[in-house]
Amino acid sequence: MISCNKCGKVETIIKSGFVRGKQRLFCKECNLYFTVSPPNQIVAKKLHQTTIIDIAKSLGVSPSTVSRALNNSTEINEYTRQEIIRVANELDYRPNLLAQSLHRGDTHTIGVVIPDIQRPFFAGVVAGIQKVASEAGYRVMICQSNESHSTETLNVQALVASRVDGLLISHSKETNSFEHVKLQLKKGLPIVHFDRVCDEVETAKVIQEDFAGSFALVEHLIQQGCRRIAACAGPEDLLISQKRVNGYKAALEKYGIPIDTDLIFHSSFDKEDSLNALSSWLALPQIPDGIFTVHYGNAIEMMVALKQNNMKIPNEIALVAFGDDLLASLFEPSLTVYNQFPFSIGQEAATILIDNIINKDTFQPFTKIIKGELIVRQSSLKSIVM
Amino acid sequence: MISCNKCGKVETIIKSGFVRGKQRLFCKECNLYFTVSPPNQIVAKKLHQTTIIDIAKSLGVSPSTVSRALNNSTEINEYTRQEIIRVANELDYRPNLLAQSLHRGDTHTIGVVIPDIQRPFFAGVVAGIQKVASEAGYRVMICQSNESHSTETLNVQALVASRVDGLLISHSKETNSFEHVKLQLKKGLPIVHFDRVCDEVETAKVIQEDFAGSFALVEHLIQQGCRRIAACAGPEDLLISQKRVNGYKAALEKYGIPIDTDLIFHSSFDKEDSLNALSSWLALPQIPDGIFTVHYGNAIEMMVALKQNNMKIPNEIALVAFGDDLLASLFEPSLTVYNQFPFSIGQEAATILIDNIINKDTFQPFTKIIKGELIVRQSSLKSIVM
DNA sequence: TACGTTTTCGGAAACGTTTCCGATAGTACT
DNA sequence: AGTACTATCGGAAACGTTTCCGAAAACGTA
Repeated sequence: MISCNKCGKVETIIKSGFVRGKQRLFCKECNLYFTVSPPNQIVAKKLHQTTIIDIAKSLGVSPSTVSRALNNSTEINEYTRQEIIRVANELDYRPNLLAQSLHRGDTHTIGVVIPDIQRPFFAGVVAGIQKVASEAGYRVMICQSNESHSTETLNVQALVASRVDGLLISHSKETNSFEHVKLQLKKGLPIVHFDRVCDEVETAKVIQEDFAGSFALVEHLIQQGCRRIAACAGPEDLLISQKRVNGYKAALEKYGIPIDTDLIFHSSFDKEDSLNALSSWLALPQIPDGIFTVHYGNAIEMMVALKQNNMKIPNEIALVAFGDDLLASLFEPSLTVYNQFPFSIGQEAATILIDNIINKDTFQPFTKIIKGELIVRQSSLKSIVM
Repeated sequence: MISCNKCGKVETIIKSGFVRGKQRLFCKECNLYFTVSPPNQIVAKKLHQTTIIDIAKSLGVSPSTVSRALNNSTEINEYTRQEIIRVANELDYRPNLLAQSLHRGDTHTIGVVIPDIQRPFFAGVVAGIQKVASEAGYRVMICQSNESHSTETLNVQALVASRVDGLLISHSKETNSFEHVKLQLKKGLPIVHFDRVCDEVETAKVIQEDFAGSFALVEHLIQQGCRRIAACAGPEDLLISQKRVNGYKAALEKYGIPIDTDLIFHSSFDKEDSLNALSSWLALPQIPDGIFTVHYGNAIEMMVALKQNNMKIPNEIALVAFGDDLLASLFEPSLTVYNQFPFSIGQEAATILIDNIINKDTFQPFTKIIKGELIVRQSSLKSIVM
């Protein structure tokens, strides 16, 4: 029945076990092991993207020639090139970026890690990143940490596994160790921090004027006559939170206003937290006449509560906050803010990262500060609103 | 000086031109061409990620064995596996996803094309997509069309070039031909539409209740006593725009209210457009007593203008709109809307796409409707606001 | 001992591309 | 014709992984 693959004899064949479900045989004469395949599987026809080899076969040239034709090499005859390009178009050839990346060792992709894409600030940053990235021929891969340290770490690992050429990262609010970033940096991965940066790591950073912005906001409150100004800060670990609080303190100091720790509340940006802060302040023997908030959302939440309590804004309590948004301008009263220009931050961060990627060996990390803008609105303008 | 690479003789060598900058030589005796390299370039040390081969060498086994150990193959000795895993951890081995993808033929990545990430609706959808994608082990690549047909086409091509396993797309408002989608679909790429879908193409679709939602909004206006209701629609080409207008018309018909084409305005979602619509309506001999807007942003813009004109909302003019947002709830008066649940839309779309990817041959396209919710607020509630 | 079987491993192909290294033919100039 | 050179191409390696196929060795069993 079954004959040896080599000598063709049948009588010398003995069975010799199974291997991966297939009968294994042995020819004593030839000393040859072999297996027989079951009849014939129906092979699922895989959809085939045209490759460089298809083009080569179709023209009777070698793949290397096709590659040269498609890559503007000089080592090719002009006529051959035209022919190859013609066939390539006919077959709708698209280079396999995976193969290219594998060969080149880079992917032309940058990874972005942000806490939450649904926050207008980060959405703006991402839009800015995508603009300069696509103009520079880079793709963008975005991950959300959801403000969790562990998923942030996982995000970084996933992006590294995808072999991104560089990383843009704004840390989650609970991130207090930075080993995941240091490790990749040590391996030579270009990394640029923005917004929520980390001073422990030697990366380029793009930040807004956290100190100066807070200073301007609080100084504005003081100039409006506020003397007892509360601050709703972010998590204590967060660097931008510290900086903004420092700006707040510096403004108070400049005008000789004592710092009252009862008036500084560290929140986690949550609505609950900000309302807790507010009620704690309102329970004080002497309530504040101004509120500075590290995040504009908290200010809005407080204003909603204050309005329910029939407190007059800004006359009884004036409010200012970090970060602008349509909501801040349309809410009543409209909110005085320090606009951070998220789109610009994204643009700048991406520009620096791509520079870092391209000039990997000469690149020197530095910190770029994106200037913000104080936008005075009703929530703090006592002089106008009666 | 220079001797033949083969016979070692010097006297038989003649120069034979240059090739790529290097001196080319010829040995008459051996009939051998060869080149000499310039002294020795300093090779820029490339950073080296540990590969499966490094592990293999370090243990004296073959790469295939390492691969088996790392992929839970049964065809491997347990002790060998442990050793390999130990060394892999020591060397901090990370599989090269590019190589894996190239071999497997898929990337475990899905592409997303949206008009604008900065719009809260799409940010919510993206967040929903990323949630189910990451849970299913898929990465996400996002592109923005910026409401441009041509960049949308480029986006699709770029994602296909990156060999995404599937595509999630919501069309730009100016997209009126769908060849770019049809082409990829014909090639076998799984595609799922959401929000701004396209009826010409046979894909799975995830949509909100455009018709029913508009109907509910307009019916609510009618029940509040409005009899002359204007509609601010989107671009005429946009399918969701048409559906929402149809819902509007159907509601009017149900209550026997004649349809006045003067009251239907096709905008492009821009602020200017909506203000133009408003002023055209206010210039009519009989101004409307209710406004239905296809996009909540336009309703807000109109309310700002109406308040400046000292018009009473909702008593003189009531407003309702499609799509919810924090702004809609906090603006004064708060806006009655039909909430679309963007996060759910994203989740559902991603779920269906991944199903489509995994069961490519058995998958049957269908349309999933995500139920919305009418949220009645001040802008339309005449009974309460005096 | 002789044969059947299982376990475990290595070699090599394959994925699609680029690039190194030659090889050939032709040109140009002595 | 001899030499120097250019233009143009093919073959093969390389990127890192998985998997097919086969083979050696160990293990059972009669």
